[in-house]
Amino acid sequence: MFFQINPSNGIPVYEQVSRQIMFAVASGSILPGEMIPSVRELARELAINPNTVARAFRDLQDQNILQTVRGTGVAVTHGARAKCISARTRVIRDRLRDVLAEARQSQLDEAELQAIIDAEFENSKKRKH
Amino acid sequence: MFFQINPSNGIPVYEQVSRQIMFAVASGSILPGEMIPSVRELARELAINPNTVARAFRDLQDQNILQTVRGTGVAVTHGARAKCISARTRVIRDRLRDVLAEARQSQLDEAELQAIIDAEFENSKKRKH
DNA sequence: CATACCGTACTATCACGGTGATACAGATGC
DNA sequence: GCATCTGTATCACCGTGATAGTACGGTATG
Repeated sequence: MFFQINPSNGIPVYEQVSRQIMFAVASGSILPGEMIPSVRELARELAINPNTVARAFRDLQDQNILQTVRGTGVAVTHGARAKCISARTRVIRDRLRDVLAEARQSQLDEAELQAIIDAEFENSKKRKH
Repeated sequence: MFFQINPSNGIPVYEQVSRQIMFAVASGSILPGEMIPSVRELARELAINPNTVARAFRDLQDQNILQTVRGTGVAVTHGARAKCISARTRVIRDRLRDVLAEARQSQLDEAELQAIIDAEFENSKKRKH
């Protein structure tokens, strides 16, 4: 797997894991029906605890995004793609909404906020790889 | 005081309090030299624990934004305004940067991201009061 | 059958944010 | 002087996120 965890992010690690798996499904990096790394392997790769990974898997299983077969491994369900795409948009939009709400509430000047948004958006484009 | 607390925000309550005081100073809602509500009063207003407010005050005191006098109350220092203005910009920009980084990392389509940003920015304008 | 891997389920432990309660020292106003 | 406000400090407690270790049942492969 190809993503990284930020332990001091405010966002719980198990949630970062489940999110990034969702994102990978949404973008097509993981295809429905495909198997994903085991709890223990993913925990080793991300240098986090297997329990934390297991919890992320359990959450995704509850959302019918992952399907686990005891003794075999974990696979992405066939209905997962659409769910992950809409969930991805929702997550991004919600987080963006929070930031903008805080910006509004801070009485930051309208034009200045617009300038920050534009600058950071351009910046993030450059950092895209 | 005029701000509200979101207990289930991921952001610690004591940090929300200190932030919003900073924002109020930055925007001129509280002027340097002015007294702010006491620990107990603010705790009562926000329906949170006095210890939590005290911690926010202590943090701001460590940054030389607040000046406390035992037995009297808490006042905004005279150098606070500039500090708060730059801190506000930094906070907003950092949070925005986090969201954009996550959006990039999710492989969300460039145009779609742009559309979400525009839509939410317009939305937040309307919700401004 | 034996081994190795898989997911799952516990129990214990720790750090941190938050609450609740209490106590103390300094300042103010009557 | 005394009551009452102020900030400060300390204690115990709880919930949650995370770690660590162990154990159990199912599956695949030899």
